[in-house]
Amino acid sequence: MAKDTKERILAAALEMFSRYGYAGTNIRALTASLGLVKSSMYRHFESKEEIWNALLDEMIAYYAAHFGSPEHLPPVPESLDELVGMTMRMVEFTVHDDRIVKTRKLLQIEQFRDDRARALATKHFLTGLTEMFTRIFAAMMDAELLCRDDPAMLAFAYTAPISELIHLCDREPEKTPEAMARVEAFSRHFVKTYGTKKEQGRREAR
Amino acid sequence: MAKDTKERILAAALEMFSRYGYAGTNIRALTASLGLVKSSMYRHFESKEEIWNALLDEMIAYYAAHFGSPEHLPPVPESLDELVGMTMRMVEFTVHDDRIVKTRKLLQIEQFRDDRARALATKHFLTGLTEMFTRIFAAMMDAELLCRDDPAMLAFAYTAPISELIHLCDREPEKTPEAMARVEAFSRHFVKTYGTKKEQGRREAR
DNA sequence: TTGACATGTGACCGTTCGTTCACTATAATG
DNA sequence: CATTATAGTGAACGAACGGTCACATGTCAA
Repeated sequence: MAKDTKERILAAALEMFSRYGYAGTNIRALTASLGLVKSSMYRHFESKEEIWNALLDEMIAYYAAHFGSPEHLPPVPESLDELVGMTMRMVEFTVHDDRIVKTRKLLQIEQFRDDRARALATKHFLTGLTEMFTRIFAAMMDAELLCRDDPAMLAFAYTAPISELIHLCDREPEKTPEAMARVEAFSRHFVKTYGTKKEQGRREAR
Repeated sequence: MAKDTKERILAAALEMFSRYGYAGTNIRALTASLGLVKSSMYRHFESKEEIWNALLDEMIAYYAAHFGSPEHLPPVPESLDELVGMTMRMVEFTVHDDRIVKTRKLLQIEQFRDDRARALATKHFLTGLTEMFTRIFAAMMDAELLCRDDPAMLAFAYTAPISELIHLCDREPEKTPEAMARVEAFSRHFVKTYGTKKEQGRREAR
């Protein structure tokens, strides 16, 4: 019927692969969820593996387009409270955006089977956030909001615990409220530890 | 032949499940890796799923026996350097112990499919280490090695980044040396931030 | 109107899956 | 020594898998 069937198949593949894994997904169930029979799929993809490769292409392109380049850097916070607020907004977004949640789950499941998934997983879970906050923290040190320190080390110390809480939300969604509270508590603790004395005083003056 | 075939099957299952996942593993290949044919497996387990359940039982019991109770707490470090050293030894162990590495990989793959795997994953990746270091840090604060602070928050801030680096080792084993160096650098940075002034002085006096 | 192309279908293919079972070999037991 | 339990085998099973193909339908350009 529609010309967007190819995209609908990819969406269904992301849905099923992120639940059952590549090996645990069968094409009959996948196409049935779209109201098609399995043979219809082969009008759009040569094989199950080609779906997988196309999905990975898409995920890699999506990541590059949305988080890959420095131009997508969020504005550098102008206060410690703003850092906390920005962090909360980012985490709220990433744990509620359906596509990104499914992408992370898929990467968790397939990271040991496929080299491209492996590389993308490291970007998603580790280097991506760290590099982003390295730049932000360097700027905040210049602005004397954060104490002078190794910005990459602080970025890692800041983002890794948050990553772990995001994983918790993916794994046990019912714990999301608790996890969000912990993100905020951790973020506030972080700015209390590494914020400059000057900025700390300005905070409490409010 | 041997009476330990059941255990050998479980070991092979851990090996294959942690590589290809439950759905991606087939019994022919599993038993063949032990020099058996598939039907032999059914002398020891009723089904593939029973292997999975037995393996999970074993993993849960193993965790409880080795990390579950307070009696297995490592000795509380008596200096900041000792905290760094103890951390390094623990991480070295956990990223090189074959069984534990495979267990973590398996949990990463299956955490979204099985509720017991889900719960065990949270213990392995988050609460286990955090609770352990909450106790350690509380004791170190009493001993005036660490600044007075919320020990649970510090434990989380300490163990979560280390967890992320352990995951990196699991995912990309060739990066293990780099990851270990980052664990040590992070640990040293942590004690520099949260160690008491008194103890910092004692460190530099050496 | 006709032909070409894209999309979807149902029947079918060969393979692999998990599982069963009659049977054999071995070792322990009485 | 006969017996019984245990561990392993090879052939076979039905079901489910990924994949193919002749065919039906709809769309649109010539």
